[in-house]
Amino acid sequence: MSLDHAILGFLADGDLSGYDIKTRCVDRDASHFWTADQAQVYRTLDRLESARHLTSKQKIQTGKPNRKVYRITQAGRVHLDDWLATSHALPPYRDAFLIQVYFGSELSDEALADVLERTRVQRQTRLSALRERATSHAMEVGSSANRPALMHRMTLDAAMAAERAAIDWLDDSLDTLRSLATESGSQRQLFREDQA
Amino acid sequence: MSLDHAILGFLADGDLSGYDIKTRCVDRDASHFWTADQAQVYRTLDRLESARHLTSKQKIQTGKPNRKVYRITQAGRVHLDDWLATSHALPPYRDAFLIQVYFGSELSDEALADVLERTRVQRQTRLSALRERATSHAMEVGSSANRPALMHRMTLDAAMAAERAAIDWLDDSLDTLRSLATESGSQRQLFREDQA
DNA sequence: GCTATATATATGTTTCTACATATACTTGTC
DNA sequence: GACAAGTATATGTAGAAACATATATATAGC
Repeated sequence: MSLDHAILGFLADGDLSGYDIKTRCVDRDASHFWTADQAQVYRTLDRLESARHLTSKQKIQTGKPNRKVYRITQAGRVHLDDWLATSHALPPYRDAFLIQVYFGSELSDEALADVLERTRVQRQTRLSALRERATSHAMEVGSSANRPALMHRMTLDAAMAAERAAIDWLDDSLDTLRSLATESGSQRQLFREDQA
Repeated sequence: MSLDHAILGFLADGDLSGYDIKTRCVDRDASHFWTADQAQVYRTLDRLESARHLTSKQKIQTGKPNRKVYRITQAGRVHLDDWLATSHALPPYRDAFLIQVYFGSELSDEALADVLERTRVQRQTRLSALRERATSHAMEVGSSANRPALMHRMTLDAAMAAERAAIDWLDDSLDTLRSLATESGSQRQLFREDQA
C-alpha cells in the first residue's frame, strides 16, 4: 500500500520509467524511510496502471533497451492527495532486536552486552551515513529555498532522530548492565578494559 | 522468523498453550515490540513442532475446551540461544508516515501541519500508555530484583525513547512549518490561535 | 574475445502478515 | 430461553515483501 503512494508521489513531479523509480527514487532518495526491490516496483506499476492511476508509453531507444515511461493520471493525483492529507493510524511498533533484549536473561551478561554493543556499531554507522546525506543535501539545495527540499531534509532529520534515540538507549542499557556486573562483584569477568 | 524466536523465548520459561501465548504473552507482555494475530501464533506453533523445536500434549479439561500444551525441546533451546546471542543486521528503517512528509509539498501548509499534529496526538497517546505500563511493571516487581523484569523494563524504555524522539521531531518540524508561514506573510491563514 | 557493468523489464516462488470465518463448550446476564 | 463473553483451536484467502532467475542490448576494460 505505502509503495503505491510513494510511486505516485515520485510520478507527480514528472514522468519516469520503472528503472528510474527503482534506481533514482527508491534506492537513492527514499532509502532512509522506505525500501522495495525491483520486482515489487515493476509489479506495483502494473497494478497502478490497471487501476487507471497511471498510463504508460513505450519509448524506443537506440543503444539502450527500450523504456516504458509512466505518467500519473488525474485520478492518480486525486488518490495521492487524498492519502497524503489523511492521518493514518500508527502502525504497531515492531523491533525484532527487542525480542533479543526481552529474553536477554537467557544469555550471560557478557553475551548480551556484546549483542548490544554490536547493534550500537551498526546504528552509529547508519547515523553517520545519514549525516553525510544530510550534509550533501544541504550543499546541493542551499538554505532549502524550495519546499520539496525542505521536506526531504525533514525526513532525514526524522531518521537521524530515531537513530540517535536508539543509540542513547543502547548506551543507557549498557551502563545498567555494567553497574549490575559491578554490584554482583563479577566485574572481572565482564568489560575487561585492560585487555587486548 | 522473529515470532518463532519470541514463542521459543516464552516457552523457555515454562509450558504454555497457543491461547496462553496469544493472550498473555504476545498481546499483554510483548505488544510494545511485536504483534501477531491468533492464526499466526497457532501456525507458528505447528511449524516449530514440525521442526522438533517443540513438543505438545493434549490436556483434557472439564468445563472448558481441551488445551494443547507446548514444551520446548533441547534442540529448541539451542536454536533460541544461538539466535539470541547473534548480532543480526539492522532491518531497513521503514516509516510510511515519512512518505507523507516527503511528498508534503503536494499539500497546503495547513493540511500538512494538520497531519503532523494528528500524528503527534497518536504518538503522545501511545507514549502515555507505555508510561502506565512501565509504572505498573515497576510496582509489580519492585526495584527489578530479577533479570527478566529488568529486561522487560529495558524494552519498555526503548519503546518510550522511540516515541519521545518521534514527538520531539514532530514538534521541531511543526515549528519549522510555522516559521515558514510567518516569513511568507501568510500567517493569518495558518495557525489561527484566536479562533474557536 | 571475455567479462563486468549499466540499462531495462518480467516472472516464479516463498514467507510473513492480516483479516475473516468456523467450530465448540461453559458461564453469566437480561 | 437467548445472547454475549471467555476459553480454545483450525482453516481459507489475499496482500506485502524478499529473493532468485530470465532476457536483451551496449559499452568499457582486460
